[in-house]
Formats: sequence, structure tokens, C-alpha cells
Amino acid sequence: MTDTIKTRSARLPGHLIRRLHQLSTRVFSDRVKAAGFDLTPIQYVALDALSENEGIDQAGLAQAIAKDRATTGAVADRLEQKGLVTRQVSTRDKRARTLALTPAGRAMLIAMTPVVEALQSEILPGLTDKEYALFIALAEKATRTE
Amino acid sequence: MTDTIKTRSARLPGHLIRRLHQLSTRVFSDRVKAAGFDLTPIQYVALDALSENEGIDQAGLAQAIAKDRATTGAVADRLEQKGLVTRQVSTRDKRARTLALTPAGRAMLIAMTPVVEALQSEILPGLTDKEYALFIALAEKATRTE
DNA sequence: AGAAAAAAGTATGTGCAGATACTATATTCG
DNA sequence: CGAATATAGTATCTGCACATACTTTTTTCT
Repeated sequence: MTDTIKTRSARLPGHLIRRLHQLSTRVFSDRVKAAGFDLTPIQYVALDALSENEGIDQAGLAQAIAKDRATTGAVADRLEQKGLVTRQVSTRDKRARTLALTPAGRAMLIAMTPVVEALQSEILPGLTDKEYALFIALAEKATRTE
Repeated sequence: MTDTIKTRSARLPGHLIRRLHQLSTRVFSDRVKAAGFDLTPIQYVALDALSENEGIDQAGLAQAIAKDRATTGAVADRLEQKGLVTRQVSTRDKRARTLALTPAGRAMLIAMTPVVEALQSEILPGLTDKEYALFIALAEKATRTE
């Protein structure tokens, strides 16, 4: 095994954020899978956004989850294939596809939510409660500006 | 245009981190492109790791940049194609591929570094200098535990 | 009303990112 | 030594994530 390797750029915010993202995704995947579910973070967030915004279309969902239309369309594809979401052409605007949770989608969201909330504290390991709260406040401030 | 949409899960750390990651990648891409370069964040980090660890192999690089072997191999492919890195079978271990920067790779790293360092402060917009430093400290602490 | 601009969705292409499986080579251990 | 195990790299597959380009429909602005 090679010795631990240092990198100068490892201390740059960009790289730190990449690491956190990676850790966050892994924790989510592990915990959710252990609880018997099979949804990615983005799929979960999409279900959540749909549950709070009935009758939204894909563009609206894209805005809600801060992704572009192409990515959101692909996510909607997978959710539809899993039977968690329905897609239908909007009556008001023939370009738009109105999304809605199926009963299975709503049940999945409800069942997963406690699991997802429980795993959040594991995403930032080694931080005290106070540091944890501080981190969230800073992250919210930084993303709000956008 | 749909009104601004709220999501309950938008306040979860996992989602905030995903947003930061996204912002970070976009800022990197914009600034680097504007400076006339064409490298992704991970490609830059890989070059940096190689410059500080001569004669490392792909597995070592993977560890240095905290990625898996498959991803690292793909990154090495692209760097090799761009003429920034050479790959050769290790004499000590025929399984391993020793990586080295080409002169072009070293020149690229040196030319890009000031640009990359300058853009870091834009990754966390809206934070004061103090908050910025605090954020980095917290992120370092959280990733160090790993 | 009619042209121009904008928006919704899709398709395609590139590049991470991880999981799994496979080959070739090394190392370890009985 | 020789079998079991581990490791390096690659290939394949799924899933984001964004850019660009294209079609269809809607809105805007003469």
C-alpha cells in the first residue's frame, strides 16, 4: 500500500466541497439501501418537491431541485419507470408535462423520510452539534445568494 | 414562469452540499474557460497530485484524489489524450501504470494555478471573509474524520 | 394579425462517480 | 513450493450534471 499522499489542492474549498458531496452521497446510499429502499438523493428530493407542489411541470421541478431541464427530464423518466410519478401533457400548455406522485410515490416518500432525516447527522461526521448547525447556516447563506 | 418553489428537503445538509458542489463546479468551469483553459476540476486536482508525487501509479493517484480506480483510470485516459500525462507499465509491478506529467502538463498546471486559486473565493458567495474561513475549517474537520 | 422571441421538452455528447465483474500479476501463508 | 488471497487496471452499467442543438408551442411586440 502506498503511503498517504498529500495534495496542495486538497485544502481548496472546491475540493473540500467535492469530498463532502461524495461522503454525503455515500451515506445516503448506504442508509437508504440498508432500510430496504432504492432511491438516489436526487430522486428523493424530486419526490419531496412534487409532494409539496401539486401539478407542477418538469420545468418547475427543475427549478425546485436546482437542476437543468435535461437532467430533470431524465430523473422524471426513472421515477415514472419505477411507478412513483405520472407524467401527462398539460391542458393549459401543450409543451409542458405535468408531474404527479402516484400513491406508491407518496407512500415511498412517507416511508423514506424518517430514514433520510436520520442520516443527515452522519453526513458531517466529527462535527459537534454546534458546528453542525453553523455549517448548515453558512451553506444556506452561500447557496441563497445564488 | 412558475413562482419560486419551496421544498422541505432543501434545508437538509445533503441537499445544501449538492448545491454547493454544483455552484463550485460551475464557477470553476466558467473562470477556467474564460482564462482560456479546458480542464475540469478533477483533472486539475489530478495534475496537482501528480506534480507533488512523482512516479505515482493510478491506484496511488486514486487515493490522493479520493476517487475509485475506475474513475481515476478514465481521468488518466483523458489527461493522456490531452498530452498532459504519460502512462507506462511499472518495472517493479507489471500490474501498475506509472503516471508522470509531461512538460505540457507541468506548464498547464503552473499556468492554471493562479486562476484556480483566485476563483475559490467565488465558490462561496455572500460569505464574509470570516465566515469563509470558518466554512473551510468546518469542511476540513468533517472530511478529515473520514 | 404576424413576426420575433421565449419557453418546455427531448436528444446527443462529454465527463464524473460508484458498483460489479473480470484478467493479470503479486503477495501471503500453509 | 504451491494454493489462496489481494491488488492494479480495465470494461460495463447506471445515474447524475451540464452544454448544445432542435422541435413544438406560447408569449410578446410590433
